[in-house]
Amino acid sequence: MTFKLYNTLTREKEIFLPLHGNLVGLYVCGPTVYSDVHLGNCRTFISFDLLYRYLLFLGYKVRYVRNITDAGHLEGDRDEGDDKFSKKARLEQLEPMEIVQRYTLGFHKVMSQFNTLPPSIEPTATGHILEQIEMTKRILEKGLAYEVDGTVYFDVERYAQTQDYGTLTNRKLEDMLSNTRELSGQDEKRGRLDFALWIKAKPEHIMRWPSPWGEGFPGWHIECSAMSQKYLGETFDIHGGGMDLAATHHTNEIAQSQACHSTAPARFWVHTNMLTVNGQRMGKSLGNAFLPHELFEGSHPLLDKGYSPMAVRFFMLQTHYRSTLDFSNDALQASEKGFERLINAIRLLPRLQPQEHGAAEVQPLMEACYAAMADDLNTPIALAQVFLGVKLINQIASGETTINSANLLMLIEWMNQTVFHLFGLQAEQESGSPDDTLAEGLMKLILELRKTAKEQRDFATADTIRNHLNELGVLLKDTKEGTTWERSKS
RNA sequence: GGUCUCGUGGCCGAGUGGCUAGGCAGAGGUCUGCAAAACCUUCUACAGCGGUUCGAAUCCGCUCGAGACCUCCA
Repeated sequence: MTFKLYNTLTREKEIFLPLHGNLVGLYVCGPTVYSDVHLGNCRTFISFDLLYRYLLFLGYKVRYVRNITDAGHLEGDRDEGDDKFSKKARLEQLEPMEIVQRYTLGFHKVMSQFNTLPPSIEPTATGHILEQIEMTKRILEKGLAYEVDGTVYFDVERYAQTQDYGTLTNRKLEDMLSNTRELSGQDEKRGRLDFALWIKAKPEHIMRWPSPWGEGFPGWHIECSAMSQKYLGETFDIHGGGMDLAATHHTNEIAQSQACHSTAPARFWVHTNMLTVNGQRMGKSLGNAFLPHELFEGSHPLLDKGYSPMAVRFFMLQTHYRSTLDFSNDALQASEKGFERLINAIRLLPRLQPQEHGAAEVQPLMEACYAAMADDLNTPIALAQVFLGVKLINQIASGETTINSANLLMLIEWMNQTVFHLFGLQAEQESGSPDDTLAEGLMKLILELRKTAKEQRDFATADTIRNHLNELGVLLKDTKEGTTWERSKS
């Protein structure tokens, strides 16, 4: 199956083939850990988790690198302000590295709640200062950067004399120049578009490292260039990140790598779209940024109730990664129910009985599902096929259609592969705790007693049992084949 | 102003030059002692106006509207 992936560079879906045999190098710009990740951030990482899982599914050996930005990310473009960590550290009266540690742990917790696979390597910017200095030196040697009083700038206009600068987002240099904010009087940059590779630390600045240009800290863009090159090589397969990074961060990364190695850093550039709330982009500055735990608990003013991480992950899968996804209670509730229906059907799978001349055909559904995934990770269509599978499972379970053993095996395999491995969903409240054997036994006994009551048409007793169990969070379902039970959602 | 998306049924959200997307909600039915669940049926849309075409919601043009990026942001 050929996998087609949308490449921002060419603005087309292209057939994806690794540069080196069976190996795939994937780099994704990670979070800047100076505050809690919000849900918009999570969407990006969940989208790339899907890509990672899909590449693994295709049988590739993937090195997935996702960095932690823990230094040097400036508040504005002035190159004179604080980095975000120092500012936050002062506000919270902590060491900058305490800030980094706190929010890195928080990030990991949220990622695991969303059941994303950990990356192969998670490098930190502060752990790669040497590499960034080396890269800055090389760019200086090539004459594409200059130093002013301890700060090193990338010379965009000089670079643009021989290379395209704005190609990633299809912008022309002249337009960019005419649209950039005016240089302020004290600015030491030569060109309006120039950006810092290395920034001189002011005396009160806490995070600082020695360099050939004096004590300072790295610019934001050079971090990703240095780390991706170190672990994936000068040119690798896929570079990803949120769409908002394309115009500036990724454009500058490309320029740095071209300047340094005369090669493009990545063959595919993949960008995920934004999460919106009431049609507006979710962002910290806009005050509409949900924190994941607020969503899970339902403690945000815009939310009617809480939603489980898996319901949210399911919700995100219903939209393509390159479309904006708008958040609303209605949409979330619909997803929650849909997800529940999916999981309930999957729980029925082990109980299905094959028939010799079964009618159901699984192959067409499965093929359509995988074809959708191969078409730029079209999860909405893949999910639609899965729901046709759900319908099939329910029909078999209720005796309205039949399935032979070969198709049943295929159905089970397909569902498990797609729902759990590819989509990364998981049934909540998995059984397996020590209590469960006891619970199973007790429930069996209770259901036997209730069955007897029902047979004797003692419905009062049967209903009492059902109601009491319901209060305890156990939901009974009377079907033709007998009564089943499950833990109800809180 | 520049670059670029998008406007789909009650809601969310794919797709596409002619063939039921899917989920949620609603309505009717089947099943059931009742309930729940499940199943079946149903409601059938593509912003507006022109054009191309045998045929367009899908291509082209215009109009209206929404959003993103161009400045830190996933």
